[in-house]
Amino acid sequence: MARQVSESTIRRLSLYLHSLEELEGEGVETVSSGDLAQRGGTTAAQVRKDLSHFGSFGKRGLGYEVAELRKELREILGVGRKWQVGLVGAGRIGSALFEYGGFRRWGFEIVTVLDTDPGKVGQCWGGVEIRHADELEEAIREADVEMLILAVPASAAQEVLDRAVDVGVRGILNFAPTQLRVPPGVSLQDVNMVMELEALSFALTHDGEGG
Amino acid sequence: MARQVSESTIRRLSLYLHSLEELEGEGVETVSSGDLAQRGGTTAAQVRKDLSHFGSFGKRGLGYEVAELRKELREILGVGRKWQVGLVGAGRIGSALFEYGGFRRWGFEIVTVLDTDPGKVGQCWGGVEIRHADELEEAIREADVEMLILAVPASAAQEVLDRAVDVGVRGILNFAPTQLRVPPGVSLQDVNMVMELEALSFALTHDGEGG
DNA sequence: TTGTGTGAATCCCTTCACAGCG
DNA sequence: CGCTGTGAAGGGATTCACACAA
Repeated sequence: MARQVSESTIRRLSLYLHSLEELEGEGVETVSSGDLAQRGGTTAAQVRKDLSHFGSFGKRGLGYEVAELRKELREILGVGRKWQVGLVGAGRIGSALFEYGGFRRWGFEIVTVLDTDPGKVGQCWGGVEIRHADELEEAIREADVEMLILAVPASAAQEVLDRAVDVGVRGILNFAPTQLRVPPGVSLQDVNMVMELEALSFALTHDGEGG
Repeated sequence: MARQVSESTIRRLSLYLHSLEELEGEGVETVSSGDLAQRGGTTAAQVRKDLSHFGSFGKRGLGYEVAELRKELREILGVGRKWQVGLVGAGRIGSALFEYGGFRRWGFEIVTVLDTDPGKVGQCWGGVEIRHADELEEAIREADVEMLILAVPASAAQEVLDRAVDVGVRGILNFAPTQLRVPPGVSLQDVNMVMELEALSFALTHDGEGG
């Protein structure tokens, strides 16, 4: 079962999974690759090719069983379980992320929150006590954290990352607007809102030009 | 000057621009494609190829002048000006985005905020009054909004988008976890934090497998 | 000599087209 | 028939390699 698939394939698999959850909620029992494609903004062939990297989940002439394909996709994406997530940075973005219910609903539980602000350390957010970032290593070990959300200033991000990786964290979701370095075996996802707006700016600026 | 460049090229151009701003802050006057590549996590050839779509900005044997290339990139990305941005949704994510200073610093100014919550409408955020989402069209027209940040529930996103597009908005940054449809000529960027975590989940799950 | 700009080669992803199964 | 699964074809993007300019 191939694991060497592209970033874009993985992104699309997520989309398919989310579509399937919706479909299940609507009581739909079967989908074709064409249906899924439409919901995900892609093509039927693409859907089939994406899935083919991991197995054969459909029935020829019929399509895919929603419940079954959903289960398979959850397995493939590794979300058929809970993930313990740590959050570093209890500022604006950090608190917005913490209070966003979507993570928990999809199996990502924020089990520890860290910050350096003495005014925040000791506070409790829905049962999770904010600890001082100095205790990063203990917090990660005690809560079995496997992924870390970095919502700290750019200047602090690399140091926090390095320390977290040293105690076993292998997945980083970075909101700091800076290019971080990760050792091999560690995955990094960047979310940079300014860059998204710049992409819009580019599109709007060059819109209507050059045929 | 080619405008038909890939999403990834644009993303990298943003990265180069941000690196150049840093370099300028450090007082560096000249960079080579190799230097830029290292900062952006890419290759020297890639940097040169990316830039070549828009012109020749370097000097053979010397590299690029930081100040000049920065100016060119700002022009290319269309960020050599201010952009008027509207924000719909004054909840957790909306307020975090509003209070994030990075946007303004890069020329994206949030000039209007809209929400449906009567408890929020009428409040003032740093000089911007929160208006009721019913007044979307007027607000967009009055403030000359060209881009819209959607920080509303998934169920409301498409309707808000359609209304905004009807009054001329051509760029949408969407935080709602749903697949939106935009007419031709309108650009859409999605930010889906759950999907980012799922990408990490995939990587961690299949890490170390299959050589 | 150094490092850009760029055709050529390569690689990878998407799309096509159809055999095959229900 | 209808729709999947998949080799083959096609198209884009990255990498290579080198002519050229400072």
